[in-house]
Amino acid sequence: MAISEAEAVVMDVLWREAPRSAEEILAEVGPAQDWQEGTVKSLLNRLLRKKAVHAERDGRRYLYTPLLTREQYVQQESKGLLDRLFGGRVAPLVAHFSEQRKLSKKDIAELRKLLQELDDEQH
Amino acid sequence: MAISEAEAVVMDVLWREAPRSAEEILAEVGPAQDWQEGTVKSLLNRLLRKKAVHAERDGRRYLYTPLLTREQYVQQESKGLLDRLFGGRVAPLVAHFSEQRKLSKKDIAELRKLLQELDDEQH
DNA sequence: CGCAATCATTTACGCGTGTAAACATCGATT
DNA sequence: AATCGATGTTTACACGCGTAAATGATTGCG
Repeated sequence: MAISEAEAVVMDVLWREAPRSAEEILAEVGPAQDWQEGTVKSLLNRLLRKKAVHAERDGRRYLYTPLLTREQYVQQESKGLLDRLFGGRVAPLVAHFSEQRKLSKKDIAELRKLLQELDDEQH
Repeated sequence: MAISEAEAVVMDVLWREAPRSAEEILAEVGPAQDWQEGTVKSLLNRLLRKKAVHAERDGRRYLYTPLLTREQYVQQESKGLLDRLFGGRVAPLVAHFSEQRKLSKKDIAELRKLLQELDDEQH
C-alpha cells in the first residue's frame, strides 16, 4: 500500500538522518506540523505495517530506520503523476511548466546543462 | 477540496468533450473502469458539490460541463508534487528522470527544442 | 389515470487517513 | 513493594473515497 502524505513527512525526517527515536522525530517535525506525540507514534506504526521503516530496540525505546528509500518514493510518486497527466513523458510536463512561466532562470540554465551532459555521455 | 482520482477520470471525459449526460460519460468510461451507472452519478454529484462541474437540465436528464479546466487541474497536481518532492523547482525533477534513464530520445529532442524556443523569445 | 421506464438523489459500507486519547508496560525512585 | 515517568500499543472517531444499492421523482404509454 502507498504511504500517505503525513507518513511521508515522517519519512522525510528519517531520510535526512537515521536511525532516530520517536521523540527525535517529533522534535524535528512537531513545530512545523503541530503534532502530538501520539500522532507521530501512530504514523510510525503505520509505516512499520507497510514495511516502510524498520524499528530496533534501544533500551526503553525504539530507533527507526527507513526501508523505503527516498529515491523509490520519489520515483513512485512522480511516475504516477507523469503517467496520469502527461502520458508518461517528461517533455510535455516541462512544456506545461514552461507555458505557465514556471521555469526560473536557474531551471533553464540547469536544464541546458543537463542536456549538454546527456550529449557528452552520448559516446 | 481537491478532486480525487476517480473523479478525475470523469473530468477527463468532460475535458475531451462537453456537455455530456451521465449516460454518455458512463458509456465512455464504463468499459475501461467497469463502473456501474450509480458510481458515475455519485462521482458527478461529488464534483457538483466541489463546484468542479456544472449541470444544466436537458429534458429529463442533465448535461454536465466542466468548470475546473484541465489546465487548472494539471497545474494544481503538478505544482503539489513539485513542491513536495523537488523544492518547487523543475530542473531537479527532470534531473531525477534523467538519472532514472526515463528520458526518451523524443523527450530529449523536445526539451532541446523547448529551450531553443525560450532562447528565441528572449528578446 | 395508473404504471413502468428512466433519471436523479440519498443512503450505505468498508477502507485509509489525520489526529489523538486511552491504556499498557517497564525501569527508576521513594 | 508501590508509584511515577517515559515509551510504546490499542482504540477511537470524523471524514473522504470507491463503489454501489435503495429510494424518489418524472414522464411517456397503455
